Amino acid sequence: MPSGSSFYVTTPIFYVNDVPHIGHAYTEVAADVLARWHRQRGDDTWMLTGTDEHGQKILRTATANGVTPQQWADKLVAEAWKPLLETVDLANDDFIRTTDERHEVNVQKFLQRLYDDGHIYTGEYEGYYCVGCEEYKQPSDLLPGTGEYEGQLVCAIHSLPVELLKERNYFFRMSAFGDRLLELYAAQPDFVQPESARNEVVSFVQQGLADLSISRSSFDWGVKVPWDESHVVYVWFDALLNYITAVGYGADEEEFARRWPATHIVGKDILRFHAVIWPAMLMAAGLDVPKRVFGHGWLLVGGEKMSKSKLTGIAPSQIIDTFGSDAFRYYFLRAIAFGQDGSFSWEDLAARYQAELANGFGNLASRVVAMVARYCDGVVPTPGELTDADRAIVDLERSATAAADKAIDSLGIHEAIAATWRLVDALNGYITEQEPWVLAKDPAQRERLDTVLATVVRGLGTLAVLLSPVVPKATAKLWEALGGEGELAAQRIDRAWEWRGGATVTPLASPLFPRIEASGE
RNA sequence: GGGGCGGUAGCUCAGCCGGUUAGAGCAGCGGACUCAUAAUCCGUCGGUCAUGGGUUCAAGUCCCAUCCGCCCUACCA
Repeated sequence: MPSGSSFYVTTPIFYVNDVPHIGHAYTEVAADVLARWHRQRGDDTWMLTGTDEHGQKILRTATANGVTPQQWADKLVAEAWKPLLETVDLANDDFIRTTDERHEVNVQKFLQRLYDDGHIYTGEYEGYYCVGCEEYKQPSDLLPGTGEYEGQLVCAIHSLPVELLKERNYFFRMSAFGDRLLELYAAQPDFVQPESARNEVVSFVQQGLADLSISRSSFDWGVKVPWDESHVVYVWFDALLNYITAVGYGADEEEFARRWPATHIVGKDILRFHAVIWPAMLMAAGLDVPKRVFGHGWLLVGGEKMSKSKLTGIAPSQIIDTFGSDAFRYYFLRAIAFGQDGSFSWEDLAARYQAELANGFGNLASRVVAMVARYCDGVVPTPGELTDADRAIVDLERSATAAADKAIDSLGIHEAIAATWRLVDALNGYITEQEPWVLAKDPAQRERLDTVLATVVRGLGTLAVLLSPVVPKATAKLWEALGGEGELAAQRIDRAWEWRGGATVTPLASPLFPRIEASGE
């Protein structure tokens, strides 16, 4: 991919009522790594995340807590969601809230346009509504209640009673877009990824699409429908629009043209909203559909998926307080094939931290820096003539860089890290084989020693550049120790081996990834 | 009820259109080495490839059935 092209990546916006868990953090971190990588490739990059704050459920919890929904959302954003971004060390460019004026005003513009163009009509809907899900449920999604809900129908997800509602509301003629969506999936096979997700979406659309109810009149916490203020916009319809309202839709056409379309990173549970409803909405409005929609897998804990709805799960801080944000980022992106479900366990996390970060990369940095200090007084030596072993390292710097960069193009984050790690392992092996501590004892081998150390310093700097998107804190420390020229985050990742360092190396004040003695839990 | 995915070494996973003794990482065991975070490097142990049939000269790899886990979707009520 040529540098300078636009790369706009989004995460779903968080439903503020949820409690942040590692599933949210996983999505954020994945998008963040992609964004950091593209920035370092010189692309015109923009990363967006934010919060979804409308809907009946939020209105109810706010009321129950004796505050307005806006106050409730403000509190959750300030106390839970913005801190989450800090915790996982996110470098997002923007944070949108669906209660932002820039969002609300332009949602109305979008809606008015669809209305004017005949994509919206008035209809009546009756069905069982689950407040927890914010949606009408099919009878098959319901179960007979037990215990205190004996005799009532309850939502299969929330185990809470559903309400029989009858509403006159507005409908989006989504059914009209089935064929165009199928054409899109056919013409652009990577529009929905991974393959398994795509197949499900295609078969769903092939069965025919129903129109979508997009307004509610039973409560008023939401964006007002512009031609009928007794209705508010259905939360999902409202929420999806954040991806364009955040980059200037309706307000700044130049910015919008620069950013849109986006790459959407979502959990596979909300794939349909992004791969069916959302492109249909955009088609109706005459806008470009997203560049692609990637549905990542679920985190499995003890073999079961963590559930946002049931509020189970592990808080990111439980992991990060012990292992740090770099380890969190590394672990989830390395251990789990992006797009597949992945098992999380404390044992696996601790094992990988130890084996790969502490003993692999961290220790490599320590031994290299220590040897330059010890054998060369900290002065980075000038290499002499290269042997085959030296050249193998130099070649690997390039081939690993190329492989990693290519993997990122297809959103293979775990592959990119694996490709990079070949260099970590090769450098550790190279040092052991070349035995610089033996060379150092023999003055006649001075040039050879210099060459070996120069080679490993060079390789280590290349690693710092390549791993910077994934483990930004540790690599920044390393970059400083190596006397890297310029900001690490500004180094061209697609030519990582071209980094320039200073004349001397400064010893690391502490290990990049210190051993962690206590077991994870 | 249909459709789909998965079940491969203790653990997490690779194994494209079927083809010699089924691979990796981690863990375990043995050795080497000392620059380094008791680290690194080398070697090694370890699998009836869920089960039962079938196709084939040859099957984790194709077909059928069964069991288990999961996902999508429908319907009866």
